[in-house]
Amino acid sequence: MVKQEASLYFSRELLAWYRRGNRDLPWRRNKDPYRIWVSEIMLQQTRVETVIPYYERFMAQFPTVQALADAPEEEVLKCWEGLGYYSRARNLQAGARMVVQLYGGIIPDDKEAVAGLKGVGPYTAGAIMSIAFNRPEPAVDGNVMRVLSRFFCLEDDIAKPKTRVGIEKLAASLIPEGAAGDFNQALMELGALVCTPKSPSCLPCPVMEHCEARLQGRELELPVKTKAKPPRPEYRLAAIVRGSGANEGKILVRQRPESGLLAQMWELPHVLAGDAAGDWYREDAPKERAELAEAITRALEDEAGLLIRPTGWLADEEHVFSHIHWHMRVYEADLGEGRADAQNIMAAEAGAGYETDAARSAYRWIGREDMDKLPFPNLFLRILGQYWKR
DNA sequence: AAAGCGGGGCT
DNA sequence: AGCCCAGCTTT
Repeated sequence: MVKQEASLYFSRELLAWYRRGNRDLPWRRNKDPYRIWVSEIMLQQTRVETVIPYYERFMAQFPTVQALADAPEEEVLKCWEGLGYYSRARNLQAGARMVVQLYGGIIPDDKEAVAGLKGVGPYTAGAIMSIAFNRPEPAVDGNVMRVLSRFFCLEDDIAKPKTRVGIEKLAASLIPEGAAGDFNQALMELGALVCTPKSPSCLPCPVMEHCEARLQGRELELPVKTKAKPPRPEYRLAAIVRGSGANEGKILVRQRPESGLLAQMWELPHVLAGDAAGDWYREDAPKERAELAEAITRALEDEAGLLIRPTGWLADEEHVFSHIHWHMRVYEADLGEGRADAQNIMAAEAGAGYETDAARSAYRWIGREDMDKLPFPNLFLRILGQYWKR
């Protein structure tokens, strides 16, 4: 079978398979471009089952482009809390504000305009254009690269940007007349349900008969992909600082800088203690434990003008990002005496921000109920949940 | 081209 | 303990 014949077979059978039955997903209820847009942003690097509850909540709270554009950023981040890659949420809102300003709140049926929105790259632009407007644009994600690498036995490394560009051309050539939306979704649906990364279910696959990788018995070797570097370790010390007097029952939290890791999210104050296990201490070494308590006390005073008195160990928590592995040791602490010039404490009591030498840091005293308003990364949700549950 | 950027689920 | 997931942005 020559390649063009295989292509026609592939497109016809895959589309028919998808139309025989597909998953009933919340964003497939209609073709509202805003609903498609939100779903595609949430689905970046995130599984369908994880996204569904977030999607339902998000659409209920921000049902229109206008509603999202008008919302305070903190509310949007709170709605995204726990989903990860928080710049997606901030870029999505920036995109919504662009749509309001530039296009009167209507997402335009125009590839360049859509591709120009914040947070919308080649994949998402193609997905919106094809699914919402049925335009014949490719939408190449990890699923599509895997499926096409196998069916056509392509050996290019899918981790390389150049490979995606090539597969986009191929994917575009496969789109059946007038069926771009269904076909692109069919490709991804096959990758998610049948042509899976680890153990693909070839027998029920609608295009198995002419799958080149399968015919050669190489479906487990493809696609070729260079593996990512493991996350580097970071050993960190955090403090739950208990308030007194007017702040009785509250603890001290701070907001992260507006760019970089976990941008604009809230957290417990913490400091980097080292990058090797040798910087850590052993549970059975009281002397080293005291030195660690001393270390975080010094560091927080230097970095934030906070004088604390650690009173005991609370928890050890691991948290793995794509590129960093945090080992976090959490102490409980009281505020120390004799630092009336601790500007951060006064700023926190006034509910205002404070500029440190290192970075802008806004400190705030919060009670348990205030957690429902501020967005925290999962690591700190776990720690705070444990603290307030005891 | 490479690195930064979350979190969870599966093998 | 890796590997992957309906990727985009910055350097």
